[in-house]
Amino acid sequence: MTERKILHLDLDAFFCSVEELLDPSLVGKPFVVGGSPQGRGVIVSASYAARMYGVRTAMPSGRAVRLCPDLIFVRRDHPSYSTYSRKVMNILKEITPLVQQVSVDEAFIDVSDIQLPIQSICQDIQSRVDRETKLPISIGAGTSKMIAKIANNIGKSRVRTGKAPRSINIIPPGKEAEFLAPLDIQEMWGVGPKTAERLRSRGFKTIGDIADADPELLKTYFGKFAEVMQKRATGIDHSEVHTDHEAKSVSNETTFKQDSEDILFLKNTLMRLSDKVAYRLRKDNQAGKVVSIKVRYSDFTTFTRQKALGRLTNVGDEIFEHAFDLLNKNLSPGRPVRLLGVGVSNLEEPYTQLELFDESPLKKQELTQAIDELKDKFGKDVVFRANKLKQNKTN
DNA sequence: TCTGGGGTCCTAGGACCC
DNA sequence: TCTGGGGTCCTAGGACCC
Repeated sequence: MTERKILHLDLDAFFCSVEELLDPSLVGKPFVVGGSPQGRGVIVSASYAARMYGVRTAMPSGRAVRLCPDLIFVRRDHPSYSTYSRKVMNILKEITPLVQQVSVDEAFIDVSDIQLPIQSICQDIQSRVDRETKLPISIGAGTSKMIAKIANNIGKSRVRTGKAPRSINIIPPGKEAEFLAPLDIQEMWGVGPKTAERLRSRGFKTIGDIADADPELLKTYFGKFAEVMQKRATGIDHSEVHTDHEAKSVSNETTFKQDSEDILFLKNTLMRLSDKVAYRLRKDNQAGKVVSIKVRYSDFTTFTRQKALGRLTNVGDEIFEHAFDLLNKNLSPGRPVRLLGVGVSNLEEPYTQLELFDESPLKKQELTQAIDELKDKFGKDVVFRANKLKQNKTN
């Protein structure tokens, strides 16, 4: 068996890099994409100049401003990010069909069959992405997805210049364990803050500590996960680059500008979210069997409730009906709500259009289709419900 | 200046059936 | 009357990732 050659590619500060292309006056400045510090926003992407101040992704915007008072806030422009993302992914797909897109700005590719030195494959991709999109991209390479991904993270983190790293970090075959051993446990795949804390409290500091641990002892601490963890710590990862990706669930949630216990407001929000989810399902030619809601109170305690329908749906009214039922049955009165979410899971491709609208009149199907066409043409906000209109007027 | 939004996977308990 | 497992589906929560 020959060694696999896997690359992990990650666009540097992707949203910020796109914003710099759209508005070159931002280049080199400390700026972020994310919610305004007046509201309840967090940082979604921070420019490398902003990172020099300690500003980080997922940090509350207010805290970011305290770290960097001159921080510039830019609103999100998802359509542009999608366009640039597609351009980059298409370049990768021209190099090999074995592309696994992980998120808008990240992908694994399997280049085992390309008979070139790995260094030149990486350099070619990086300069081609730069030439065709002007976007900085960093690459990690190794014999598995895990090694490529961790290599990329480490490669990027070594560059602290206030500019995009555009790093390339290659781990040669056979050097995996050696590469991993000195790294902090939280660099491991599947080890987040909680598991890292549990590991630290038992004296594990580096990935090497986990590799060297007594398997039985590790098992008493972490159960089934111990074996996987120890294999990974020694550099073993056989997971493949998956080119087919099917969504398992679709959801939308929103955090209010102000907490609310107004049931009418909550009901309208639930309806809007249900319509959004339903529209996205229909766009993907999907329908789901399970409807769920998510509620977060002002003290941040959060609960979810779900219900199996026993049939498929991608109709807003139907999703809303079940979502509202779940809300009614589970909401504690008098507790202000901060966040509301609606989701649909157990997705399948609906067999026929008619079954979708099971027992509902054909007219309704025609109406939904007409509305979808309007939304496609004029944007998602062009069609909204009459009762929402009423509420907006009275408020 | 508290803490977004969209996901995936895993665990564990209870119901129900054989 | 008491007492088993195994399998599957459903539900809730938690950890993790970008």
